[in-house]
Amino acid sequence: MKKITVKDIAKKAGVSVTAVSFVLNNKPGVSESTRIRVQKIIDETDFKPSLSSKKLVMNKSFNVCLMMNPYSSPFEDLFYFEITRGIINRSMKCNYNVIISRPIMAQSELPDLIYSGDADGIIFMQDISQSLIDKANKSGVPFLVVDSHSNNDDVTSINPDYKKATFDATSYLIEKGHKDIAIIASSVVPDFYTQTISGYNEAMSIHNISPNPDYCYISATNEESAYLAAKKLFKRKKRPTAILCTVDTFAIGVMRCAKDMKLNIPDDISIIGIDDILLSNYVEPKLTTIGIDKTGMGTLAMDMILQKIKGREVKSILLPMKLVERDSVKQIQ
Amino acid sequence: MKKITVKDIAKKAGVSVTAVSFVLNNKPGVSESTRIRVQKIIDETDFKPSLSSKKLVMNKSFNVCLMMNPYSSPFEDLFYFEITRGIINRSMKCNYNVIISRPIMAQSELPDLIYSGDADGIIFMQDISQSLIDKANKSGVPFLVVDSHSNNDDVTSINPDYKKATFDATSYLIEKGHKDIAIIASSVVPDFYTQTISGYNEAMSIHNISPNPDYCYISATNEESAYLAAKKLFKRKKRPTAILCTVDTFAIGVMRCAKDMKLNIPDDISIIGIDDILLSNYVEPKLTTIGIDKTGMGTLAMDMILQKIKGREVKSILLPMKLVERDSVKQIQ
DNA sequence: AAATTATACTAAAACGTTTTAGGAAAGTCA
DNA sequence: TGACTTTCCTAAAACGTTTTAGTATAATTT
Repeated sequence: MKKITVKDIAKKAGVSVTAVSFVLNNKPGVSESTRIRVQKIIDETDFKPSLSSKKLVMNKSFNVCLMMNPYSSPFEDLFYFEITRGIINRSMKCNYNVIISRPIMAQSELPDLIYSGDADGIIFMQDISQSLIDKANKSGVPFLVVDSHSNNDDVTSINPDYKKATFDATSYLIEKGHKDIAIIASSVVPDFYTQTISGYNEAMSIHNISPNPDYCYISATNEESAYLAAKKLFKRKKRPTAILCTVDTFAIGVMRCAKDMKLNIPDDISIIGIDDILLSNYVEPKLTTIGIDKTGMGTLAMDMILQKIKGREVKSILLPMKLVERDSVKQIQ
Repeated sequence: MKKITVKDIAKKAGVSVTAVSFVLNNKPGVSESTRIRVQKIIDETDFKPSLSSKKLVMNKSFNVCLMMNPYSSPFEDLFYFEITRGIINRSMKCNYNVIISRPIMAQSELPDLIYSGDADGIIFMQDISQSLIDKANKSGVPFLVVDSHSNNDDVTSINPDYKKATFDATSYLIEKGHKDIAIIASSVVPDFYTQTISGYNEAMSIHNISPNPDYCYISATNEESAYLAAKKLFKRKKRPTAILCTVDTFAIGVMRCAKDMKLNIPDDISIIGIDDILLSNYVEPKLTTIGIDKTGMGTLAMDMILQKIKGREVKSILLPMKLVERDSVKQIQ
């Protein structure tokens, strides 16, 4: 059973391959009658043109490469996978395929497929090293970064508005009567740290609350270090009434610590996070957090990379986050 | 900046394109000296051969298509995404790319890329409809199903040994002193229901315990219906001492129900699940369950589909699961 | 030394599309 | 009517590899 080609269709229909190509791609230059005749044969024979040859001649791959961070934890992966769902859904509507890969971290190198012309665009997930950015730039393949956590103007990126989110989280706590608010901020991406801290500061200053210098700028790098930070905090003579974590995973570490130290959430301590990871809705008590539409983010990412592939100018974008009120914050006073 | 081709390399090296192709693919037929000379030029120019043309001439795509179930919940997705990690890691070591897609469910149809020769093999995730199987068969593209939950001999599949897992879970409960063991079994895939029920039955009969017909064969389809089933169970005058859920998500629904009814886990009721989804380790109390190495499953899937692509016969495989002892089961008596 | 074999190399075909350049017939305008 | 468009169509080139078939030279065997 040999593969059917345009040639076969052309012969069957008594036309040139050009004509077949035209009807295949809905191009003008062929009369309605022959268009119908050819289409009928295409349908009857179940003919689908080979993508490889199309790619070769058009010098396009019709692929977008999704570059996952190889070091992310399963929960981060879940966050990004929700974005991925959006990307895939969108891709299927524009005849693009999504190839999932990861940078080869040992050498901080992009996978071969990028250099072999097997991707028309790259979507990087999560923060990305400068060296990788340089390589992507050099490759000539258009790219963007989703959730880079950074405001680097050199790369077009799609980010939740983390500064605003932190501002909102802080304001929410203040509305709930809290004044002694600690912040445990992720410092793995410096830019992200700066944004969140300044969001916190602005909200505090608007309400004329001066942050307690003892616990307003705690930095952490992962759930465990957040746990440890919380432990220190809880041992103080005067505890804060609320803790703002700039990442949900940290908040979950803090909750674990509170439980270990027999503190009740939210009666003894209020906790708020940022991200709204899936787990936050299942932890006990359910975590109040600032969330974002991850699938929508993916859809947007796909749309934007498609624009870039078409050669259009594309601007970085900052997405609004939204308070998800659950059970980990208590109204006080 | 025009793309470099083999022709350019050939000219620079003063050899034929054939020679260049030979060194590119480590084939014999070229002397050591010229091999080195050509390789040097390849390295200097950063030349990477175009994949499209290679694909065209070799009639291979070097892609494996990963077909995700479009209807799965985020938590199921997480389960499958852990498998995906294994698949991707493996793929990167054999110059294969992984395209993620989904069947077009409205028409129960495979995406175009399958018919356009853009995938050398397909890995289906989760249970798959007969109609899709038929289409995959007809397409001529080799495929296999990961976690089909079924023992359909017509398709090669990779499944955790769910019958054994249920047997083990039941045995474990019995060891812990339980006799009144209810089972809430997923019935969405009939074959899976049968397997789990028979695993349960065997373990019970070995220990000469006759299952209470009132609650030994409860079927459910999702977390919510598991919740409802548990509710009925908890309202009985004589409650079982333990509930075995054939899926972790059900167990989590049951836990939620127990809490709503002020029952303590595991003091009032023991609960065990199957799957070890990520959430199970974060729920309170942590869920005891029967788990499986998901990443390993992905690696295996990639290996097997590669074998199939090479034309080798590949047998379905049943993977052992392993007890993950946590805090939701209590020793009684 | 002749016959055979192994080695190093190459020209050209092939893969299956899209696109270009152009031709013939039909229609439109002056 | 003649000149110009438009419509419909096609042959052939192009995309960048791998592979086939074959040649010339060198090495080995008889």
